Amino acid sequence: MSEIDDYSAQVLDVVDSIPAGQVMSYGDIAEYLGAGGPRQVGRVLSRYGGGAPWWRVIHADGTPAEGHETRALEHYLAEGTPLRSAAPPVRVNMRQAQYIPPGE
DNA sequence: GCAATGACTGGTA
DNA sequence: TTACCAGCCATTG
Repeated sequence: MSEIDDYSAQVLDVVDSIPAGQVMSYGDIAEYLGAGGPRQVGRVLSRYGGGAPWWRVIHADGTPAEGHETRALEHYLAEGTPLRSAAPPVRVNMRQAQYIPPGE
């Protein structure tokens, strides 16, 4: 079975700590961890996102992962995430939905 | 070791 | 608002 790196584990831990109805951008997570960059966070989700609420991690623009907009939209509607656009291009209202974890 | 790639970001047009 | 460009950082061939 596959083991994951500490960095990946940290990313998944932060993503898993995001409450329903809120989201974080790739860059925010990378900045919060203080390591790597948004591309590395996205890479972790593409690899291990299957076991974490990846739909709560979106671009700084408020758009979900490309190719998964519909899948993410289903979760947003179910969790009551503040959407700025309920139709494609799907956009989340970052102003309200952006989750800031404790510790800043 | 270098070049290309990727679930990214910010700025400018 | 959308489109294009340059920058950033780790992985992969």
